[in-house]
Amino acid sequence: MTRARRESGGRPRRPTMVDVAREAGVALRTVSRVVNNDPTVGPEYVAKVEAAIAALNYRPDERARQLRTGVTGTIGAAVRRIAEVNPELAAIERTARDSGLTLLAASTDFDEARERDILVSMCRQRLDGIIVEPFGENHAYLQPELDAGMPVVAMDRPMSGISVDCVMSDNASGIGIAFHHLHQHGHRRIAYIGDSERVFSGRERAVAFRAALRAHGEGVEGLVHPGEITAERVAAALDTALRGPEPATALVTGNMDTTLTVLRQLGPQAAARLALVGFDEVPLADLLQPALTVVAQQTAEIGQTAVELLRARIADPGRPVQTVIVPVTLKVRGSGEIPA
Amino acid sequence: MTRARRESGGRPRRPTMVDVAREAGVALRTVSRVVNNDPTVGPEYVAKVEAAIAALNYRPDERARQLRTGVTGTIGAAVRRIAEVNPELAAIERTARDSGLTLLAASTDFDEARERDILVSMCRQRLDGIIVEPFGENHAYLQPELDAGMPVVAMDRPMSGISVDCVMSDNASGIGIAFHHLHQHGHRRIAYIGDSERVFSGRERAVAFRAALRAHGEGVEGLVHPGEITAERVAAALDTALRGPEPATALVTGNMDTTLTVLRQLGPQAAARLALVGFDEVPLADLLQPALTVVAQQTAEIGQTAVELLRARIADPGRPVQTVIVPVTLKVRGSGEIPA
DNA sequence: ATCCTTCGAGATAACGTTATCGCGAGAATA
DNA sequence: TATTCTCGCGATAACGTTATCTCGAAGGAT
Repeated sequence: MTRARRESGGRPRRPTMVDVAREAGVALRTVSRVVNNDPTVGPEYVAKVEAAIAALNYRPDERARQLRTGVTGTIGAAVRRIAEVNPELAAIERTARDSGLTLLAASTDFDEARERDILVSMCRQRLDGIIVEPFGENHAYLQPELDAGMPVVAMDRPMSGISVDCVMSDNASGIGIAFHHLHQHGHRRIAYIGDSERVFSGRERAVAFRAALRAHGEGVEGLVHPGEITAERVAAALDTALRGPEPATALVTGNMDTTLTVLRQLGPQAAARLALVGFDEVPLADLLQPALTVVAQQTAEIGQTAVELLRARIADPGRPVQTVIVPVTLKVRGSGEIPA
Repeated sequence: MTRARRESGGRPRRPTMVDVAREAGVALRTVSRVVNNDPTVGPEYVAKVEAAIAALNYRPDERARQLRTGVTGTIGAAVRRIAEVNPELAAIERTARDSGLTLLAASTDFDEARERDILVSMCRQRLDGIIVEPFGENHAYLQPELDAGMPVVAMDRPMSGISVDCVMSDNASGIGIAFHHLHQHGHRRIAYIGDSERVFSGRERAVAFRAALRAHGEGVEGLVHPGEITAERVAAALDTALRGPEPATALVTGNMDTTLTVLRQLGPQAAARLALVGFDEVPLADLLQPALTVVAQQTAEIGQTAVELLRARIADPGRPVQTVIVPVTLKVRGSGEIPA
């Protein structure tokens, strides 16, 4: 096996369909037909072409095919972090693969400018569609792309400034379930620490928690702590909630980062005494002591639905915009059943 | 903002450079120059073209550019799992971005056929290069692609059947460090449970562990347990190692999955008594009790090096093939310091 | 005043594929 | 036997961009 000829010191030139056609002694179009399994090609031609393909190690250039046909067979996913535990993304990849679609995933990395870069880049690549876990505040800049027919689906949060399909969890019910679970185990002073209300899900969850408190005739003061997830802020919130005349005996954490930060702040002894229900599944939740009771999002369902919504929009760009709310489930493991 | 005109019920047609040129009253080539910031264009032409671009909401088609220029500005990463904790992949993405490269990541999912599909697909897309965390046994089918100039770098494991650049951890030293650490804490009967010796890293680590035992004048029998990572197999290995006349007082686990399986099998009480050093960092290792002492791979270094090796090969396809061994570090957290 | 250079813009040919059209040969029909 | 139809393959034009070449105008030197 010898290195392919190079032209003027650069990369070696790869054989193209023209080369295969010449080698096989047939027309270019016939090679294309064979490559695409067109049944109207005679067996002897198929044999000749396949022999030439093998002899030259020809591989079709996907870029040229995409340019010509107009479709890429690829969808984009702009999520906060690839390479972190992300069951939605895993489900997206699985569903996309099952649909014969390639997935191009990129991390927005909690950076609004980067999110924009990624989305614009995906539009320039003319992907067949984009799933985005939106982070930025305003996505109106995507309106021209929507007008031009780019299918976009939002995941976990809606997008502001544009109207697109969306799939997300039932945040309000999840908080209600967590609260109710602790209430049933005898807790009356239940606190909440979660993400900033500037973030959509943080807002929804904090609002739902306040509503749950009021619905049970409890006051709100000193119990609801949305904000940035930093060790300092969480420590301060814990301090407010757990000390004082009427200390909370139970805690709901609004997302995974908050849950882990709280556990680290509390330390093992305090964590073993405080009733805790976390929003979001936590890796290794079963290995902690006590094992962690959480409100788990149906992440696989969310990812799969995102792809299905996207495919539906690709198939029919004119269909009405749709929002799918996916229910959440309580995973009882121990930490949420500590009595008051 | 009105929907772009559609042609015969299909997707709306996007404006092209030709449309912009017509709108601006300039030549096609001039639009291309403006889009590519060619400084030789007069300011009044730039203004006209930019106005036309804004008026039509023109976005260049990356596919056509790639076809014409021959480079995609994209590298592929075929790893076992995206959407799981994968610091190497995170480092690859970061390094690629800093180099102005787009990353196309896909999960081989521990499936040899799928790995092949992904790699072949990446070759068909004419990506600028591929980083692969190899899984399959034989990659000779990639030889034609290498001959055609496709740059490939292996990560974590070498590839068999072809000769490509590779970056991986110093497995032997890591096992030696783990063994030595436990030995220093007074342990004499130290067992090993790890991945199958059919897997490259599993083989390297098991071999290194046997060597460590012999170097310290210990016998090997009943102490070294490579194999599939299943609950049953690990339970049996634990049983053999920890019972009997000379039970092991310390354990080295060969990778993250083994570590977690061992912890789940032992349960909290037994885990708190057994000295344990794991190979590979474990998420939430600091929250476990006792916190987990591990031999951590320098994953960021590995991912970054992979991109750098790839870029070097892209720049000079003829350079000699290189293997980079990255040292590992011991993270002392508690589980490995339990005395005999 | 003429020539040569430079500079900026336009015409046109690629890149590697697929889609449209056409055409010749053989089969089917009158 | 002449005519139509079908079938299978080939020539050629796109797809949307960049690269090469050309060319006219302006400016400086002789």
